[in-house]
Amino acid sequence: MRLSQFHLATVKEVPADAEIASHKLMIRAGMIRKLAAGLYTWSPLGLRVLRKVEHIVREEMNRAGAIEMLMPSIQPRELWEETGRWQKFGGQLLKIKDRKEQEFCYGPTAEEVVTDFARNELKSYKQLPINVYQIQTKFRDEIRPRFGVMRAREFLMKDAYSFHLTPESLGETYEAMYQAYTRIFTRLGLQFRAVQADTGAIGGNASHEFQVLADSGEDALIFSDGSDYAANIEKAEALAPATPRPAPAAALVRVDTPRVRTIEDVTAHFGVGAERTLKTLLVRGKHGLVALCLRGDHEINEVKAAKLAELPDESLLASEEEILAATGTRPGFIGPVGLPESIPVIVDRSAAVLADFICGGNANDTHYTGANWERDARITRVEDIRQVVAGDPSPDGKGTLRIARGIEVGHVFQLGKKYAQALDATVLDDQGKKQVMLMGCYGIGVSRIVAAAIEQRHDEAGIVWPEPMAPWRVALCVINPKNAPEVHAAAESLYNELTARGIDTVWDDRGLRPGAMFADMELIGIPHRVVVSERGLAAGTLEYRARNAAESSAMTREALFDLLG
RNA sequence: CGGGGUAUAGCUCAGCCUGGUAGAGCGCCAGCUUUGGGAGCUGGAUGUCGUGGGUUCGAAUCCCUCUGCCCCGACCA
Repeated sequence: MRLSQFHLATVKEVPADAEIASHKLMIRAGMIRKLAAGLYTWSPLGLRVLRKVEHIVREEMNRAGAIEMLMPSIQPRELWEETGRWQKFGGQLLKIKDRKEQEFCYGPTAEEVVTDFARNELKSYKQLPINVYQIQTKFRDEIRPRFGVMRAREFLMKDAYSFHLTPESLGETYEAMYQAYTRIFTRLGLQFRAVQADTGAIGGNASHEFQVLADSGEDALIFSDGSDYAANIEKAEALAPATPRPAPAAALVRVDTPRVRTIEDVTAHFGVGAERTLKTLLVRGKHGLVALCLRGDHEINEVKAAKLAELPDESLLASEEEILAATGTRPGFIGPVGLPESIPVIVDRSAAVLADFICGGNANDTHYTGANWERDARITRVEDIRQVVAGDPSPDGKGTLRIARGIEVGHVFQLGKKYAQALDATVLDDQGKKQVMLMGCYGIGVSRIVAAAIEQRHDEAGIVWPEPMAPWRVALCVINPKNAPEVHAAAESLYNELTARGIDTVWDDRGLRPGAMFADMELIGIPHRVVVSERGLAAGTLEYRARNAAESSAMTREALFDLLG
């Protein structure tokens, strides 16, 4: 590509709303332009990168036996009513009406459509298993779109869906997709990890997320230093402490504690560590309030809490009024001692082995010291409801846990019968009996990968693309070609040969000064730069510099071709 | 959805408090000079000051409405 024939539009200044490196750099490099909140135009430059990612994803999906198709992004309400997700998906579902006032949504995912396709197309177990996929624009009306294309409302996604007669078959395809994803992210040159994930609202059994490791990631990931255990923090189990609860040693004492409301206040006031204190959260359960007790230094894991029988899918903290009505005190002074019998007390495993702890007094401006379970406070049930922390033992019993941050770029699920059942997608088995199909689904955030890669690979000068994602592999820069016709001729000849060899090259023939040219090529992250100049011509060499190298080096044409393969 | 902020040139922003002819830098256009790390000089174009209303002789500026956008929060006991 001759750059003078392209549209490159780099900028020095960044809109004030760009916060993270990838967002800033994508704007500065001119890869994307914002149209509205969470809606972006991909410029010619950005699209080159997006297409490269898409190409690798497509190749590996095909290699893994998946079959490409394309479904509509506009989907009828009736289909979504069949699975109950018209309501359940909530505000993220963009709903629209046509001229006849018929309702549709812009698809945030395609389980409904693909299952409808499957129930019409698949009649026999002999057609199974089958794995179909598409690479298509999705829309989710995010509460807070941010970070550019990282969390956009409209985005490009690869979504695959497999159909099976048996769990074994589902397991095989799941494994094949897991391996395909591993190949995709490896080929893309990203540092990533597959972690166990919660199946969440989509449902199902096994689930793994593929996470690109980056400090700016929105997900917390848990790794064991003694095994290959890795999980999203939402999923990671906090084991029960190995040591049993000590016998009570202290007497229960009520202490006046005005203005001591937070765990921080309590530890400061009593001069003890937060791990000796208990915090009690009152949440709205299905039938009245529920108390959740945690050690003061631990945090609630909402995903785990939502699975408690007493709680709805999305639990909400009780309001100050509700708490006052139920306990007679304000938030900050709630504790398990003397709570009304009607409130179940769910105690976290770690909190359950505390003895002689400090907790709220269930009266304004008081706390208890020397509190003990059973003797002073009842336990309805002990559960794992907390977030794991660094240093916890690994759930597989090997090693201790560490925390890192990641960006979710892929997710594989075993859905089981959830959607097939709702939509009555069945085939006949070899006995001639109707069987509901089993399903798996497998997603990759294609556009998000672009941002995640930049997040992981950039420096002061700009983007440092992994070679397979770069808009071009080689940047050919010419110094002052106007002053010396032979310099221009040499550049043209080199460009022609590179192109003839199939090396994806951009020739910066815009006639800019060297500084501006180099700055642009570094900003847009081209992995290899070759400079043709009068100086080099005289010496019979070219000047080569890798994007991530500090210095340039002189080399011959032949050496350059060797290097670039 | 709650709280806060913001809206002025293509971009980043000043001007608003204290009402009186619309500004800077970058970018863009033209010319000259320059040519190995985002060049210099000269000249030039560009705005319904987000929308609608109100106050006023007069509103970018003060008041109200709506809308867009951004940030924070929605795990605190």
